Amino acid sequence: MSDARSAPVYGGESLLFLTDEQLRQGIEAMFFAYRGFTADPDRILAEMAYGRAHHRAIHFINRAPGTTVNNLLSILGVTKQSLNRVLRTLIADGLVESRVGTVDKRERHLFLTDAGRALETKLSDAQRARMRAAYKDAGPEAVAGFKQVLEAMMDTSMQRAYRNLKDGPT
Amino acid sequence: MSDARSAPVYGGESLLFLTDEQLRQGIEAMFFAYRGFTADPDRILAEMAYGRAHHRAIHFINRAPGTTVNNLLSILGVTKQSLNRVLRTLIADGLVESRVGTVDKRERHLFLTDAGRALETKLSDAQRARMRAAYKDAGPEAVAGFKQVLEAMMDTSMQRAYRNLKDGPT
DNA sequence: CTTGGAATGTCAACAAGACTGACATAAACT
DNA sequence: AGTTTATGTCAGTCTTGTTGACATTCCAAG
Repeated sequence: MSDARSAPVYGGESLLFLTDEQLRQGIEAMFFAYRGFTADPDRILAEMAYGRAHHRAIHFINRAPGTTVNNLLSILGVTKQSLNRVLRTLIADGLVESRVGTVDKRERHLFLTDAGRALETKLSDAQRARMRAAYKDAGPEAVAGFKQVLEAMMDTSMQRAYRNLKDGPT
Repeated sequence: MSDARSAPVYGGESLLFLTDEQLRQGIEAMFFAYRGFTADPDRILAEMAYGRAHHRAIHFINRAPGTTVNNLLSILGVTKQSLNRVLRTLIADGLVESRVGTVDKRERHLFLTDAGRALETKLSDAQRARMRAAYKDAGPEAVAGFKQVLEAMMDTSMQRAYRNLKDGPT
């Protein structure tokens, strides 16, 4: 292995950012950052016998009100049994409403109730606060790079889902 | 709320990158990207009755050979009982070696065996391949921003752990 | 030197949340 | 009428987190 600390030579393309050491740093950064990312909502959820799975469902129902169970399934990437357990408790607790579809009555369309929206806001606020601090700390250009790398890291099917949510369905 | 799509006005500091919409995109990007981030090693692990917890232990033992259980605990952020179960199977399977400390016999120092190192390499290679593709796609400046935001997102105690691993202990 | 507390690690039992597989129902499609 | 699709449910398993109880070792105060 050559000395990774020697001065980068630009002029062509410097590929020093692709060394195993750089990649490893990125891997560890993802690990530690994801912990921070979930820490604040997790604390709130723990107080009310909910978990991260409930948060995810609430988040995406809020983002796409009226979404079907199947659609939510493909975004969350879990089995219907797993999602169903979560939805059942959320509906029982009056945070989510499930309405039978009008055009296709097999489908269930999911909505947050007022109570659901209240919890969503509480969780979002906590998560956004940390995100905002990180963004502010790093500055707009770092944020652009951050998103670019994350998007490139997704599975292609998830890139589609992500862009759909971001820009609205085409 | 004012129109988030009006043209950014620079000259002062544009704070448009701190809108709730921008933050929400970052949150969703983290969610989807983390799934991609873990997907490849997860597939390998599933074939051998191991899970993500085993991967994490192996990764950090490889990074800091001879580390104590307690030290590993603080990096991984789980309880000692949880870590112990994972370590027990790794030791039983001959991937990790646990040596009683020489100065303090209460401590166990952890090392990867040859087989452990082989698995570490296999998992790392899979994860790095995706990381490398993402880095390459996004370019060096994006990568710098990526790391900057992730670091700012960590809990301060984890920032310390991360920098220690990155630069070596001071 | 002894004794009690702190540090370290192990074992057991339990819970959340993922999974698979099987099956039921209703609606839509052919 | 028969098949496919969307959803929900029951049962069982696995991973990985938790707490509680306990053993061993170290160290420091009496």
